[in-house]
Amino acid sequence: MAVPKKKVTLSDVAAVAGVSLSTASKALNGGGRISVATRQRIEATALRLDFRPNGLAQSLALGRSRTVAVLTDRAESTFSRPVIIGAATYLGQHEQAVLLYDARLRRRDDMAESIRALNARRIDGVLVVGEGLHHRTRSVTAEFSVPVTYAFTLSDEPDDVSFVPDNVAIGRMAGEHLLALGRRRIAHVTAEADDLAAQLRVQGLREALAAAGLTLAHEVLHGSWTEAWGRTAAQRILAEDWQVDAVVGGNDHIARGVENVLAAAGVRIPQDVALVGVDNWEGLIINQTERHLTTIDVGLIGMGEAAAAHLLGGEQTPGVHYQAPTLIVGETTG
Amino acid sequence: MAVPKKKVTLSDVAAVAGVSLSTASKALNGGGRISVATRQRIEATALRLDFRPNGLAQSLALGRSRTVAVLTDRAESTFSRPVIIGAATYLGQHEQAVLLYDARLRRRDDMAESIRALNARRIDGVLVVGEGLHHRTRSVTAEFSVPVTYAFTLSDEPDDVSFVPDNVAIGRMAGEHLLALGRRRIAHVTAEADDLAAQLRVQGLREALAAAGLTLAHEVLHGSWTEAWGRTAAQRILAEDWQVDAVVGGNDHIARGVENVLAAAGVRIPQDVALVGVDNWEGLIINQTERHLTTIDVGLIGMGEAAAAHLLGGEQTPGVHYQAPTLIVGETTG
DNA sequence: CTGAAAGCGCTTACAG
DNA sequence: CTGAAAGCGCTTACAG
Repeated sequence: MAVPKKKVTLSDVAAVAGVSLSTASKALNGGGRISVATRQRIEATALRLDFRPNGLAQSLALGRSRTVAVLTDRAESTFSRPVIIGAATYLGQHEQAVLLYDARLRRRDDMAESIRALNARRIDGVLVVGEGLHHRTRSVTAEFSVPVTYAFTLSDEPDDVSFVPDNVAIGRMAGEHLLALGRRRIAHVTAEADDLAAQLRVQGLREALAAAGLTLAHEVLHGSWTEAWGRTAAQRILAEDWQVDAVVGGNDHIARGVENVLAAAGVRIPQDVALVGVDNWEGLIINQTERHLTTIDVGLIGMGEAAAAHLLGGEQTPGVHYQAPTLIVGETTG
Repeated sequence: MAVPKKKVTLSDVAAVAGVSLSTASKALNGGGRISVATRQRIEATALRLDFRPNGLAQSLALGRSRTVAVLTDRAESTFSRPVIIGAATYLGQHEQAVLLYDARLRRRDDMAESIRALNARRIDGVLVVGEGLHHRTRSVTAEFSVPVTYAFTLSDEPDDVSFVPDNVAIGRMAGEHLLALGRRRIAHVTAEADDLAAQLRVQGLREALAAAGLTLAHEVLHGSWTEAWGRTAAQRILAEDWQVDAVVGGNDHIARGVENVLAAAGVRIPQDVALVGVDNWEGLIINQTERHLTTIDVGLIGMGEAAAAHLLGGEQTPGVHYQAPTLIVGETTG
């Protein structure tokens, strides 16, 4: 039952404890010099009266709203979502609300208006969440007097702070995992040759192989991020008889497509060919105990958390922060 | 460049316009009786000085924080995510921030503390986001003096407001789509018999068939929400030669499993057997122009939006609100 | 129609 | 160590 008891204010606490408002405030906030006895008396009184400071009054007095703005191009997109959720979860744990402005980054006018609205709200920080590394986001850092952090995108201003996936580490991780399993003839099927994420993953994979004195079993198969391309590529691998003992898919869709075709052709997975994907979309979809594909989780949720943590952390460390990926072993590398 | 110009206050506007603070306030908020001339002069002045009211001061004076609390069990779970994002997007469009309290619903103590914290912040409303219909959420409505809405879960208090998927409509939609394509021998593969969502989808499917004077081609195959179960079920359909011309999968995973086995056995999809799933996880994963599986989108994002809209709407309509699903036609019913 | 005043509850120099 | 006062900027009865 919602007992409609009158809100207890700091003045009430002060009156009951027999001190002034300012003394009560100091006692509860730990500022200034106060005798131990007085402090304890006030604290006990506050506790007894079930006092909670009015957050809005504190906000006004301190000029901090305990709200962070999250600016996105398209909040509903698959890859932004975990980033936003990660950030919002972390912020909520720290009593910070999120004001989500979606799709206002695009039009200049909307953005100018948004900036004014956010400043009027006295937001404590700004998190710009992008959708990958295809293009740089125009920096809005200078428009705010509070810290601005970029997640899952890079701004066009080098001194800005951004958090992005570590695509090189992803490629390296896939390679090292397969090498550790004894695989030596590794193929790679991935997206367009001009896709930056794809390029960096290729680079990481090559590094891992090079460290073992190896190279890829064949030149990289560039196509698109789709399952259909995975199937097409697998047909070519079979037709040209590359004799591979492992395939790294640039993402899970590709890996799935590769698997379907190989399996249909009688190739045993993982005995004959081991398979690794990227994205952890099985985990993205549903938390199955049944895990099939070995994959590498890019760490989008963790990236959102890290960006939020940095934003709240105070001192801004300029530059790019790379999110460490996680290997998730499934049946396809057994 | 962040021009550090002094913030313009309402007092400044009043002074420049040559009126009192209260008159200026009334003019800009449209309250009370004011001469047209005065109002226009004040509005012009506000515009000229680029005045924006301090949101925190407004909040304190009005007792509204423009913040909604979102309470979840596990914000990072696949199905809560779109609901939360939908809600946050809608709320952001209406200048409402979201304070996400994750996983505090479970322990009584945490919850009590959270309620006190939220009341102290003078939140404007509460959105409880669940993870489906397996179990009812303990009602927290009475703990707050602001409106409380439940999304993707039902509370244990009948007069509460909740928004849930329309599983019956989902089943019906699948059936009607297949009937419209001329299919007559339809099988259904779904999760455990005691799964509520599965039951309701079965019911809807049966209703659609009954309306056409038909019944299912075979008793429902109950198993689990997994691809593996879809494969197993499909093997049985083949082994027992059910002669179906369509299969409805309880979700997309099941449908995929069914498809793999049927296709491997030489069944042409959709010519021989049409296939429908539920969840739209291809869309969930990545926005492919390439769409393969025909599926039914449960509408989680829309449900989050609707719940948020209702929460802001003022008058609360008690009871259960059902979210309409959307049919997304792909190649498997091509 | 307009304005002086109180109120929303806190925090924080500044005196004492 | 403690308190009176100003300040954070608004809104809103209430007089005039």
